[in-house]
Amino acid sequence: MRHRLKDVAERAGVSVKTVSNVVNGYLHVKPDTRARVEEAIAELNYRPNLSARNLRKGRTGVIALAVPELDIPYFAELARHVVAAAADHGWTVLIDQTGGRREQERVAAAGIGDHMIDGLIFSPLALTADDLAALDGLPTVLLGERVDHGPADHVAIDNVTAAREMTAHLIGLGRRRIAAIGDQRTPEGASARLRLAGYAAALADAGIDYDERLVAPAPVWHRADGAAAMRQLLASGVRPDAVFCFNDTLALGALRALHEAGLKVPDDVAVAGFDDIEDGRFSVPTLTTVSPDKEQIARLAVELLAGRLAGDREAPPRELTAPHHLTPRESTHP
Amino acid sequence: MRHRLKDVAERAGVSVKTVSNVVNGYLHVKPDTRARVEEAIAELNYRPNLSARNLRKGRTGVIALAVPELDIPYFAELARHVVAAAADHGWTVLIDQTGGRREQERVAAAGIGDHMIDGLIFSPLALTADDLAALDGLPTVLLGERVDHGPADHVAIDNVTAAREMTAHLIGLGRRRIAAIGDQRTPEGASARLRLAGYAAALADAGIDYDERLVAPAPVWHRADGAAAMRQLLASGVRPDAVFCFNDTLALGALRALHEAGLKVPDDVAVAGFDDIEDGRFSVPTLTTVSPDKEQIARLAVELLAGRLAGDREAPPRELTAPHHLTPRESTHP
DNA sequence: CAGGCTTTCTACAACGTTGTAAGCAACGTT
DNA sequence: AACGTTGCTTACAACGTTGTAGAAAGCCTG
Repeated sequence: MRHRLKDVAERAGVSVKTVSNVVNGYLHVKPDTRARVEEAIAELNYRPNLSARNLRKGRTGVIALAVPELDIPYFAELARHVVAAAADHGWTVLIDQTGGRREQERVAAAGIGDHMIDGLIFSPLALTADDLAALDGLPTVLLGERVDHGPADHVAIDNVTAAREMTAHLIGLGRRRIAAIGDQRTPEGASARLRLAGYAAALADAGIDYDERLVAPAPVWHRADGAAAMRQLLASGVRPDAVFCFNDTLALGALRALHEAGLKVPDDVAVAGFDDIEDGRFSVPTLTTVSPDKEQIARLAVELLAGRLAGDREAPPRELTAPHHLTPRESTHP
Repeated sequence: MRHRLKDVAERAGVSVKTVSNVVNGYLHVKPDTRARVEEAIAELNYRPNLSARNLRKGRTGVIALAVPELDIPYFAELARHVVAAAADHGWTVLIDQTGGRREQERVAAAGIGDHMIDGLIFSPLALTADDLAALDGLPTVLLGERVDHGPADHVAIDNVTAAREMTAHLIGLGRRRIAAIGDQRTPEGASARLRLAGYAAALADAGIDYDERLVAPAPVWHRADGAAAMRQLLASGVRPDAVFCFNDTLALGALRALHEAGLKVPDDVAVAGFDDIEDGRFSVPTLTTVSPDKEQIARLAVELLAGRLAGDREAPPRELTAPHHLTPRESTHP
């Protein structure tokens, strides 16, 4: 029971184009013609066929958001903000879950629904700049650190500064044996590299030696990895009095491992995370963290995309930095 | 630099339709013609325009998933499974976030991208059966409890049984003063009603009186609401020795409030949740919960939709029940 | 060798929409 | 009276694709 412009036109006794004009808010339509058409639209419950409209206009009104995993809270929260920001522009968001796998990300990069989307906001893990080149004209905004001088617009927070501030916060509490969890030496580990650099810089600022035994790798940044890394640190005999985890889920895992080891947080070991996910506000203890302004990240990304779509397709790639701040909570405050 | 069938056809020296046939895997194409066409496709990096294809075929290959909030872990995890199950059918999933607001849900129900999607998997909070009637032919599968005898296919777990089992589990630990958190008397609170019914049934089974003072309402089921409800229960002077929270985020909030009140879990108060979200596996203490088989829910939903799309549009609505089980963890085990 | 089948390919129309150009009144200006 | 302007409406073509119908050529069957 789907109706077309033609059905409405016949019912209202006007041409198809006049109905189209009414639907699109064209000005020069006589009030009583408009009324008749609107009545017919209501009676038939007419709604435009977007595929046809898109075909005609070359625009779909849909943008895609590609993230590694939806059930990683950071991405879920980010997705929420992107959907909200896109709604302000009248766009629908198609959310794609890449799993961080390179193949799947290439599919996303290749344009998902091919011509089905006007633009792409992309938080890649495994993708290279070359893969992105394959986007071939699809306006794209990158989030996160993976491809930081790629061919596309880019939004991120200043990871080095944020990590440096957090480490300095721990030092300010009097801690000196500060561990770091989340090191990654793979090409995908750009965030890890930046955060590690900030950590090292803060140690240097305070004249504390960088001790490699205090730096624990974590191939993925899930809770289980944080717990495993923490256990390993404890087992190795190095006795940290603080841990800076490169994201909140790692930190929540570390909290869990410390609890199992009978250590008190923050008395024995202070713990800090990164991302400010909802969970950290209700954990026991609540989690000190770096709070990226996710709403701002989403808004900037959508606006960059809007700019591209509005015309300046050929402008050079822009790099925007979103604000962040430190959120001290119980895990570092007695 | 987007090319069309016509461009490929010219390059390969064949008709547009022959290229279409190659693209669609039509059988009767001479091998060397096919090769020439494929070469041209590769050279031009041709990809079909889905809007045009959809217009022609009346199908889009996109289904929508509408959930209240993406950053509620249960929905994020569910979304992940739906995306995976849909991928097996070659579908892309458009994820829509309704915010649980009736207006927004109506928009979702009205077909989101209007003609842009082939079907809808919908987890409504605020919607009535009448609103759903407005779907007007769009194949739809409902998740959750809101409209349990509506006009559409429906997948859910047996909430009453699950809640009864969990309450029985608490009784089996020797607890007698078992509180419930998450009561809702609003029309949206169908899940709450079912879970409360299961709770009451288990108490009756064990010959324990139902005490209204032990039942705490929670208008929304976020962590903050769970914490608030728990604080209020404690302040009211009723001294529960166990709490059954109607979902995991409520339970995590309750854990937090108990911690603040200096009560030990599970020694002083046992805590149980519902949903088995990832967070509950790493909380301190880990959270006993009802585990709905989310993967199965997603798979059943997608398959119901597939059935409708394959033809039997007029079949009566089906009600499927997905399995669940109890997952005991530290919050009820010493 | 006529008739029919198969293989390979093509022309055309149609899906539902909107931009363009143009038509037709009614009005005001010279 | 002739002309331009403005307001409203319409016919037509086009967006890129695929289904239908059918043409052309080759092959088999009797």
